[in-house]
Amino acid sequence: MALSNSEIADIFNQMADMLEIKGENPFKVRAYRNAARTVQNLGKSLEDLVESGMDLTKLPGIGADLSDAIAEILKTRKFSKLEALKKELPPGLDKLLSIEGLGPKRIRQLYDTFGITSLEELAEAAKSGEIYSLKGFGPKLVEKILKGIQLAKKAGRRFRFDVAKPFAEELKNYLRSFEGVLKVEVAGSYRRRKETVGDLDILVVAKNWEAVTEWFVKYEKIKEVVSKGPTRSTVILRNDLQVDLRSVAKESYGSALHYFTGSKAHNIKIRKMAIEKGWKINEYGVFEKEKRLGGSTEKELYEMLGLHYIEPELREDRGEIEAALQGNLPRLVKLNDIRGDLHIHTKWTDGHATIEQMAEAAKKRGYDYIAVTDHSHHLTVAKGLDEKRLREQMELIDSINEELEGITVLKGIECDILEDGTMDLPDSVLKELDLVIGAVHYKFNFSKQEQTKRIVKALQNRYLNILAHPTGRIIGHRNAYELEMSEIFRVCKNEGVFMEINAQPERLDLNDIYIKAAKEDGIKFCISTDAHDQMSLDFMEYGVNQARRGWVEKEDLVNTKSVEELKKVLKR
DNA sequence: GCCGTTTTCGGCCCGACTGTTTTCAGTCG
Repeated sequence: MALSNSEIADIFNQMADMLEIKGENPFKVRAYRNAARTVQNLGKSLEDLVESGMDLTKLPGIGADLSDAIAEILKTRKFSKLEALKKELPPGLDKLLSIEGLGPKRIRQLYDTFGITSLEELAEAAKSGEIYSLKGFGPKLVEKILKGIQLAKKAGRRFRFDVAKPFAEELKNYLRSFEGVLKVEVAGSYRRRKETVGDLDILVVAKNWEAVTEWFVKYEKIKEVVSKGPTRSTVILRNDLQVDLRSVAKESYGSALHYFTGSKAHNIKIRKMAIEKGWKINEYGVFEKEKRLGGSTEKELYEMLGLHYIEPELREDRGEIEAALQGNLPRLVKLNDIRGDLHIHTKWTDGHATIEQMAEAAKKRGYDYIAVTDHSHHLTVAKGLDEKRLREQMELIDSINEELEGITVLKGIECDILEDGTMDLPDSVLKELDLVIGAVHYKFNFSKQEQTKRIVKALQNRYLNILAHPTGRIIGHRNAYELEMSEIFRVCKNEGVFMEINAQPERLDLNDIYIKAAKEDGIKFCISTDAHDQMSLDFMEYGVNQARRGWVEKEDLVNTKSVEELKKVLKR
């Protein structure tokens, strides 16, 4: 079987690392990184695109050479240029790039002089002191490298958004409490609401910058101050989360916020547009030569370039700049557009609250409806419902609805999709429910073909309304199972099945890239919390974040509809 | 290696901080 998009992106990134260490043209290096990003963000498998005869050079950052490279990699699972480079330079060298303070130049120096190719050899050279004979290697740098080697063992760690959030909010309040601080905003991938963040980028506007920096580094949860300058400082918190603080003057706030929000790819494109107009954009504003033209707000910055305002969640260079030019930006869904939660568990299976308690909690959040969707009996660990217990629950819900005011409880099930693609409960009971969610809870390791066939068969069941957590991934723990996503999208569209955007912060499944691709294929979605208790209803926020990153508008969702409209679209 | 309402060649985002230097290279975001 051919390689997946992310495996191909890995090859291009490896290629970029190796070329960088070799000292190749930095723009060639960038070209490989850009191509890797394009491939990673695609949402459709390159294998399918190539098979359908698409001209890959139509993709941004892919030219004739890289198009051939992709064809070669798909065919042979290898890239001959990378293999050739590995013969020239040992493949372990790219691992050294993860060490803070070590870039391509120094790694090359270490390799050429001492033949260092691994963390172990590097540590040895540093400890023995021979490393000092190299130009530019002083005691501070060596200390940093030694520390970096320790850290490398747990490197690459990113924090889930929901894990980072309390730290971000607390730091924001801490900084706001300092006298003279006018504005504080957490920028970076946090502001773009990415599912994971590598660090927190905090921007402040204050009367006295220096004093704010001093106040910042005194924050009690700081383990280490990495750097400290007048406008920029970096610290590590006790949980290893890195926080960068940057301060700017009030008139630069918009440009600085834009710059520090990113993404990098988005910023580069914006700056290029400015260059075409003979201007320069940096974190202080928009300039013509030395003259400052503007940039005190993000809106102003965009308008100067002839663009509509672009929401932070869209700033990934996935077409948002082109859409902003044409005035075609999506009107992104907002949390208060959501009128109900369609995936909820109760004490009947593995939930912790009663149906009434969940309904009351949902009503407090302003919802018009919820769907009770407990597990079906195949999921024995969750005390899944068989037909008999499900019918009892349906009767109970009828009577609860008679009592309840201001909220409707819909009768549903999260029905297991069995390994042959049949449903875990008979059609005779499924058809009596208001909605049926289909979910895969076992046999994650099927081949791509088997898994796709299994789910396609389930989607063709005329009573299935929603495909739950469609790829099964758990962030940082379990990869998505192998699926022909474009085939799944096609069948969902044909059969009128909605795709769930599961709002559990460790799931967020579908992810942003697939959401956007599915939307382009005409799929409708629901954002659901999969709540097992009242508090978890608040996960809706994370689902909305992910949906917004996938360009979802209110009209793309079914749980923004009134209960009457919803019931209509649930009839297949 | 990519890309083109100035270009098929000659560009490719921009600045801060550190450490080791005597004016700046390397790294980072």
